[in-house]
Order: sequence, then C-alpha cells, then structure tokens
Amino acid sequence: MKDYIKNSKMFKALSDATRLQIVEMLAGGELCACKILAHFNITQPTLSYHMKILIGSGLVYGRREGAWMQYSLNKEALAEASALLRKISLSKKVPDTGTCGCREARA
Amino acid sequence: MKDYIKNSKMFKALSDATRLQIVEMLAGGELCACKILAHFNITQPTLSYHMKILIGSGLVYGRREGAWMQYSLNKEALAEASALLRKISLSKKVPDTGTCGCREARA
DNA sequence: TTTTTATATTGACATTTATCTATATGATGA
DNA sequence: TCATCATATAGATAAATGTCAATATAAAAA
Repeated sequence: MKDYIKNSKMFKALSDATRLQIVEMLAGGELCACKILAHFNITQPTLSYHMKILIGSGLVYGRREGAWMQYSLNKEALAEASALLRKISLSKKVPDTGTCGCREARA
Repeated sequence: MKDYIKNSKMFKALSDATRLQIVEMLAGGELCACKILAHFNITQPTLSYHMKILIGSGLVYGRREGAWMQYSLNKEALAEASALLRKISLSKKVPDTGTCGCREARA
C-alpha cells in the first residue's frame, strides 16, 4: 500500500473530534472501554465503531481482558505520523523553474 | 473553538490521499494550481475543491498572482500538528486506579 | 444453568464527502 | 472590446461517515 494511502488512513482516524479526544485520553495509559464511554455522550455501539476505526488505522491497540476491552496507544505509529508532518514542515524549497508555465505548456 | 475540533479539522484535511499528496508536493515550495492539477487524474473543479479545504484547515496558503493561484504550505501549522502527535507519542503513563471499575461504578 | 454485564454486529438513516458536468467569474492578450 | 485562459461556483450524485435502536455474542456471576 502506498504510503500516502496508509498515512491518509491514519489521519482519517484522527479527523473525528471524538476519536482525537480518545487518543488524547489514551496518552495517560491503557483504558477500558467503559471508562472511555463515560466521557462522551455517545452510545456503546458508537464507541465500538470508533475504536474499530482507531485500531484499523494502527494508532491504537485493543486487547480483551475477560469481559472488558482495554485500549492503548501505538506510540510508534503516532511518532511516525508526527515525523512525517515534521519532515514536511522542515522541508527546504526546491529551486523552481521561474514562472508557472501553464500557458507555455499548452502552447 | 476547542483545540480538538480545530485539530481534527486539520487532520481531516490530511485524511484524503489526494490532499496528502498535494501537501507533500508543496513541501518543495510554492506551486501553481496548474502544476498540481497535472499530477492527478481529477478535474479542475475537484482540485479547486480540495485546495479550498486545505486552505480552510490552515495548512495551506493561497495567493492570486494574476490569472494564477499559487499555493504554499503553512509550515507553522504543520509543525504544530506534528508537535501535538509527538507530545502524545511521548506521554507518560499516569498511575491508574488498578482495575477497570465498570462493575463497581454501576453497583 | 440462568442471569447479568461488557462488547460487537446489524440495519436504518441523515449528513458529509469526493467527484463530475455545466457555467460563471476574473484576468490576459489580441 | 472580444476571445482565451485560469480558477471558482452551482447543482447533481454515488459513496462514505457517524449515529442510533435492536440484537447477538462472550464472559462472569449467581
């Protein structure tokens, strides 16, 4: 899978305000689904849906502990996403060809 | 506006593979719309739509230069997004209360 | 085993998204 | 001014998204 597809999937997981808050909550350590649910005005199936997306993106791990689900961050994945954005933010300008070239390219 | 709403808007802008590629292209410096368009199999109105979203997210600047639109990165915004993810990826575990507490909370 | 608790899945639905075609606007050049 | 080029907007549409209620599944407790 092309990087920009994998990465866009990660950013998609972070593109929902609820999911972003969940990721921030998990920064403090592993949490049970019920604790996460208590912080939002959403139903249990909706949380389950969001967690599935977060896990599918690779940003979050889930493990069953008896009757409960425990969720935690994949910090490596977050660090990679951070590094990608940082690399772009630090990128150097490549000398360009002067003008735009739209007109010329068509002539 | 709450941070996680503003930030989720930024990540939403990056959550589309085409837009993510555009941001990566802009890492090399300012580009004219026509040059960006040439790299994708999308129509001009579709590109216009994506650029509007990127600008709305704060990640990209647009300026008109005569008949052309020149787009460039807001590197500060990218650095901020990167820093947010990095902060989360480096976060330390907060001592928890032991067990999950679902059962107890309900009793 | 039966009941209760925690989570997942299904199906429905309204909203948002990405895309196109057609057209409008804005700027250049003849 | 008129024709052309670059971009933006409008309207349509198919697909994806986020949400819920209802139900299924899995584990624990009685």
